[in-house]
Amino acid sequence: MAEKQLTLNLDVRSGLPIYTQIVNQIQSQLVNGILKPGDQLPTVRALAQELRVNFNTVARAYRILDEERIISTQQGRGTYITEIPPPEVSAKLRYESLAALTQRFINEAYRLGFSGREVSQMVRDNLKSMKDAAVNDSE
Amino acid sequence: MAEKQLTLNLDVRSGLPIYTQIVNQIQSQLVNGILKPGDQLPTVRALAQELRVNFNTVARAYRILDEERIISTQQGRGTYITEIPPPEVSAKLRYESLAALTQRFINEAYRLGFSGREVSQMVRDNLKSMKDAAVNDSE
DNA sequence: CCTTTTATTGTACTAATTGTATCATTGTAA
DNA sequence: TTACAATGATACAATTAGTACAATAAAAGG
Repeated sequence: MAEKQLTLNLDVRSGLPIYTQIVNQIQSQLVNGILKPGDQLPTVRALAQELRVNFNTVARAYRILDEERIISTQQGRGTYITEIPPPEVSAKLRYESLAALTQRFINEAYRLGFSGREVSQMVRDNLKSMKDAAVNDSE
Repeated sequence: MAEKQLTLNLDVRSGLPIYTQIVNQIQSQLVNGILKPGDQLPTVRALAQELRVNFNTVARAYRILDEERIISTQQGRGTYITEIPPPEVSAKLRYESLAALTQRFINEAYRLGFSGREVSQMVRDNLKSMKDAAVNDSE
């Protein structure tokens, strides 16, 4: 078994760039367990052909996911879902980096017109579903 | 097949601004079924050339239609007729866009090694401080 | 086996296409 | 004339596409 089919649904009318849609859907499939750590993703060219987009558009999505450490792209080899989220961040910077990250997230949500109530509700739901998924994994 | 011909008839004697005529006629063609959700409109430059007007005039019309949610303009990509979704559908899209944003935020926080507790605490603090600032602003 | 060649895969850089922002110009009405 | 709305000119930013390249793996040849 090489790689999965990875069916993605692009929508030109969504207003979101194609590369963003690819990023979001791969992340979503990982959270939902459709994709699992170690899975090989299609090559940039294969996925591009399937989605009928330029392979650089897929490469851009993969690069974003790679920077988020969600996948690992390896020139000449392929692209895989990351096995373990590793990184060691110095303790002093932890708080600041989370604060900055949160600030960016909330600003973006506000820009999209969401209220604080909606944001906090969504954070709660999302954290809960991740915890549930983790429990299921350990069975 | 990329985009339709989109024949518009401008009338200088009508007294209506060009951009208004463009807006009206596109709206009319959508109502009459000549244009359908998902259709790609000509680029601002292409339509401008055809109508022999400045492309900013077309862009202005597109912007108005975009604000009315009739079309979706996407820099670097083009312009499309949007669905005219029933409220529950648009609510669903809204929900999903916040969900995707939140998922990315939480994934990133996890990647940096933060726990769910830390994340939700930080979100709470951040939302609270924004509210405090808003109160101060309104004085 | 070991080396060389070829194919496959991601990367880097650049170009082309598209909408956006800002300001200048024009025309018309008060 | 003056004020304002409409349109035009110019520069910019975002997205996607095109081309050439580098790293790795697989195949071929000895």
